[in-house]
Amino acid sequence: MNYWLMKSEPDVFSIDQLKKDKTTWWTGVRNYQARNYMMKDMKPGDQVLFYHSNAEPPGIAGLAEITKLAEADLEQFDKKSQYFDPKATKEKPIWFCVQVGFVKKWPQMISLQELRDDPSLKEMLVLQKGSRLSIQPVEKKHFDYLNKKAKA
DNA sequence: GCCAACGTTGGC
DNA sequence: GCCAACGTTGGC
Repeated sequence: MNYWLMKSEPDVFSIDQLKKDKTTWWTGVRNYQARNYMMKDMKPGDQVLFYHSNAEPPGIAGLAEITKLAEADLEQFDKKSQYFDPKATKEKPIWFCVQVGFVKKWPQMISLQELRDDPSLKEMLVLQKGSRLSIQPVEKKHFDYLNKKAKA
């Protein structure tokens, strides 16, 4: 099983929305590295830290999990979508997305500042300078540690 | 709103 | 294949 961090702007799609919807297709990723993680590495059952970016404050809001393997992101075919890609065809889709399911919202989010202040998390990718990738692998030890920290 | 960091595009 | 110009991300 693998562990991930997935960023979402709460104004666009928050953990509360995921709780309401139960599952969502993670559409709109238009970065090859993030796409490749979804296509090649994410498997149902993988655990996800749900990160609120561009938020006040930014931080990890709770847990989600992968519920379905990647499929073509339908928005790439939709001329009206901001994620439309004229180079994509149904025969040869370019962009893929996994389905993500709600697991739990933490009683209190762990803010970016708290992550930075914790020496045992300093290797996490999300804390590295200039780390903009919206989907990142997370080490099990960091995932487990954060889970414990969230309940403390 | 600013801007550093990074990714993508396109001319050559 | 290089790299300048441009666009985006996301914290502050």
